[in-house]
Amino acid sequence: MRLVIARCSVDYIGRLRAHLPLATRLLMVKADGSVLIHSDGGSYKPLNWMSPPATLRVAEPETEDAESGVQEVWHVQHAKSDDRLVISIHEHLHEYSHDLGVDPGLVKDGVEADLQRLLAEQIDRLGPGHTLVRREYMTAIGPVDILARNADGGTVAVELKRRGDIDGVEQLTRYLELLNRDPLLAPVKGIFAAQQIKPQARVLATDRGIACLTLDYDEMRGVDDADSRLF
Amino acid sequence: MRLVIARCSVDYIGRLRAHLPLATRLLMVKADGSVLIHSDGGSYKPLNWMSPPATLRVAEPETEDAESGVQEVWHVQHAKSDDRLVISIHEHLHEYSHDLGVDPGLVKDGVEADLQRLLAEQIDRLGPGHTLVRREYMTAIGPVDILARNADGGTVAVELKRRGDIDGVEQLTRYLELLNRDPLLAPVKGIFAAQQIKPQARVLATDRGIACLTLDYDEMRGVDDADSRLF
DNA sequence: CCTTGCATGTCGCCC
DNA sequence: GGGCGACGTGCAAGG
Repeated sequence: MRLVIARCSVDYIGRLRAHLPLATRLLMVKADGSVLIHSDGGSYKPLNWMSPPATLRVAEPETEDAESGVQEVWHVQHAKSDDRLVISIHEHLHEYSHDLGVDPGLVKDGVEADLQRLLAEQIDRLGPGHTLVRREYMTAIGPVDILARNADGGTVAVELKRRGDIDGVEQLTRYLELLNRDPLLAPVKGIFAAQQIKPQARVLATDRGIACLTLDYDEMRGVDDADSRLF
Repeated sequence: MRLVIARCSVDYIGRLRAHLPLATRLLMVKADGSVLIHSDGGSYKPLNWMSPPATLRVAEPETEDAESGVQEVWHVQHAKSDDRLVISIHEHLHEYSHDLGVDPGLVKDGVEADLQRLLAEQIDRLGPGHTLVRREYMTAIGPVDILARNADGGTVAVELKRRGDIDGVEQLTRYLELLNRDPLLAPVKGIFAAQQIKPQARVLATDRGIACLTLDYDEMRGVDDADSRLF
């Protein structure tokens, strides 16, 4: 990894055009050729960047640019598209390189899979008398998060989200359309379950006869912990 | 901005839990307290991070950690939530600080808003005789990008995307469904306009009686520039 | 301040 | 390589 602090201006031309006026920034060149341009604020997203794989070519400035103070020009070219980044360096303030090696990578714990497991274990949160058929019920267009039966023996399809928005309702609608073509399952009711459900999603779901269920993750985990304590 | 190259392990606890095993990485501490942990590959997303505003507290390692080689522990605490990052530093390999100042920020050209403005100005690209009703026409389920009338006085709803995908067609379909319930507007025709339209999206749109329109942004901007030159 | 929808989204999975 | 779904999504604009 190569780190450069420089006064520079930057132009990106590719999926759109973007320009950064002259200022002091951090340029990070990674081993795979990707380049990140960071300021001293904002979140983790750089001001501008080039995704890997890319190649960096350093050139002398055009006469006009040289006269306006450009010392060197970095041409960063994406290997597979015609996206490119042009970095005009006016002043080189610091330079450092270090070989970091390959990273062992991130280990995550506690994502949506947990919510799904908890709801499957506490299936009566769908309503009294519900029984679990199975999680990740496969269909031709993808897996239904949870398939269950209600007290009357009717089939219920559950789409589970951490944050419930319109896309999730569309997703569940597609599943319901498909499942309702199966005479062994039809009629299939839909339940849209999420920790938080956006108003527009709730309107759309209700309009389509899909029930909404807000889940309290902490409460569900609490029940799970209480269950675990029995062993 | 403070840059540190260090052998470290990292733990994040907040909306989920995540762990990075011991390896050599770049730690970037920004002026607003945010921290980024980068490896020498991947795209612009760090392996782990803390968003601003946050505070960094450096502590001595617990006895047990010290015995396993930890020299110092960074506690990065988010100011508004209880998200936190714990960075256990085993070896400090490089350190550099530089005040970058405030960045003037990125200037973008070619995002959806630009495309929408140009299409509204050049509304006859929808076909001869079209007139603009308004941009961002509000409905209960969200704003229709452009509402227009065609030569026959019929209403036309336009969904605009930089890249036309299936979900864009779904979005327009929802708007059309809703708009067609309004007797003052019905029947409403749909036009799916994008710089690039994916084959599957085109098929779906056509199947639903929605017209597809491919937009040439450079050409549209060229017309705009030509107009501007008149003044 | 909260909600909403775009993003050069990125990332990982499966086909 | 494309489609699909999740993300600690981030981010800005608008009510």
